[in-house]
Amino acid sequence: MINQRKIFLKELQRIKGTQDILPEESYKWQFVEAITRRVMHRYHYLEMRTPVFEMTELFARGIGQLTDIVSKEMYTFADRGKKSLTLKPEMTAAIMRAFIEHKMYARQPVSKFYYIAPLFRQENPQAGRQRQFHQFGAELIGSSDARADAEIIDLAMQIFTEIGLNQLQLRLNSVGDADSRKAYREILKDYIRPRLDQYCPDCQRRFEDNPMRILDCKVETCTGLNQEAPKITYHLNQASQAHYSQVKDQLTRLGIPFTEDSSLVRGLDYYTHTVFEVTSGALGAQNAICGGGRYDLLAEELGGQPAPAVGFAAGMERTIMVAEAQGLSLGRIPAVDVFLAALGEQAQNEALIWLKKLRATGLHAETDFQNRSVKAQMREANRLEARFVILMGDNELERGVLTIKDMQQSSQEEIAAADVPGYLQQKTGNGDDRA
RNA sequence: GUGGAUGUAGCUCAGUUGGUUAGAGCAUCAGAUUGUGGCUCUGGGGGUCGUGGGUUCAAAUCCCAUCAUCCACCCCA
Repeated sequence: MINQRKIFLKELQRIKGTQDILPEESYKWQFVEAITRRVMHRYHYLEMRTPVFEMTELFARGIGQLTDIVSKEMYTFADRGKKSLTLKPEMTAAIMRAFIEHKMYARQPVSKFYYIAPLFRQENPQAGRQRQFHQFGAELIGSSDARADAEIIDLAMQIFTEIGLNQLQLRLNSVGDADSRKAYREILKDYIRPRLDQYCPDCQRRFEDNPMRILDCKVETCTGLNQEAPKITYHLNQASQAHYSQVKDQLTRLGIPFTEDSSLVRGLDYYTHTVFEVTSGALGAQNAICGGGRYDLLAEELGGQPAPAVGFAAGMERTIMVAEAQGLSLGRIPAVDVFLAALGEQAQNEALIWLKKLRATGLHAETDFQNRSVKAQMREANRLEARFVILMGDNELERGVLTIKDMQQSSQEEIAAADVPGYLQQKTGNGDDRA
């Protein structure tokens, strides 16, 4: 046995960056998920579930070969047929794949989906970052209208609001369409080139592959150098310019405050036009709770018909972290309405059928499974904060009654056995299936 | 992949310049009350001190390695 324990400790622990969500935590997840679904449905986004793994090629093409996610963070493995598969590192590419595969563009011009899903990235864990993490998000496919961008942002903010989060910052930027981006890229490189040697090694490496990411660098000397860098928003072509100002106009009409931030460059290659991020000061270094934007080129990139689209993704773990930092209560562990204390062999034989009867009325009913003393069972009932205890012993069984103790009042009375379910249902309010 | 901090009971933590049976609070179980919870009191169970090696008469304590966790970098939700 000692050896077994040793083996367990050394080899069978959960893997780095993963988490067991125990009952004392899972009810919070259920609470956040319930709000998410409720709001999504109200905005008429419908759920899409896709497999946890996909062809590796989907993400390589969708997210971009040069991104960190694809180049070093994916969980990739070969199946028996030697196909290269990958655990989803993000949801958008998977949703778009399903959208194309099921020819959903042919059903209606605009499709709206939401998801709540586990995702996998092989990074080193830290506050707010796990290797298996969870996101909820939404995608609106088929519209290039600025109102679609605005609805997506509104939807994300609405969910946070209904959860009760406050003091979130919404940062907004536009990375333009493909033409704007290409032109700006050269303008930016022209600015950086003469002072490239002053930038940090990471930025020097980014210069050729992804110069726009240099704007997002947090190294002090780099942020200093970037102060004077040309801003993309001044170098957008007319169409991009117009879209961006329409989005801002729509957000203003919706009363959603935002900050323009020309350094906001998201890490996935598929973004065009609008990009945004929602951050909270309540988090650590990983302060983004939600990110998103428009991705008009992704459908084509994946071999589908062109389809403009916009979406957001929010971190479940981070959302819950912010909520807890704010002291919000996120639901509660289901209460026990009635605890059945069975005394003696005969009563124990009756216990399960009685529980079943009570549960059928919607009551949350629990009993003891250890043949313990009345005292121990009462203690257990108290620990569970049971509202009522049914005492069932030979005494009661002989006379066809049950003793019902009200744990709050510390009073008890005998009730005819047949009347007990109705009696308790009435006493506890209704005995429906709450929480 | 890199850096820093931390690993002692289920949890939160004490443990002196190395010294003999490693402690506390909470939790848990039982008793005080042989069919009655909370409060109180009494008692019990539960630790190869992360793991492996080294130094020493003697290691939770010192040294080395290793693993894990946390935080940070990179990047992202």
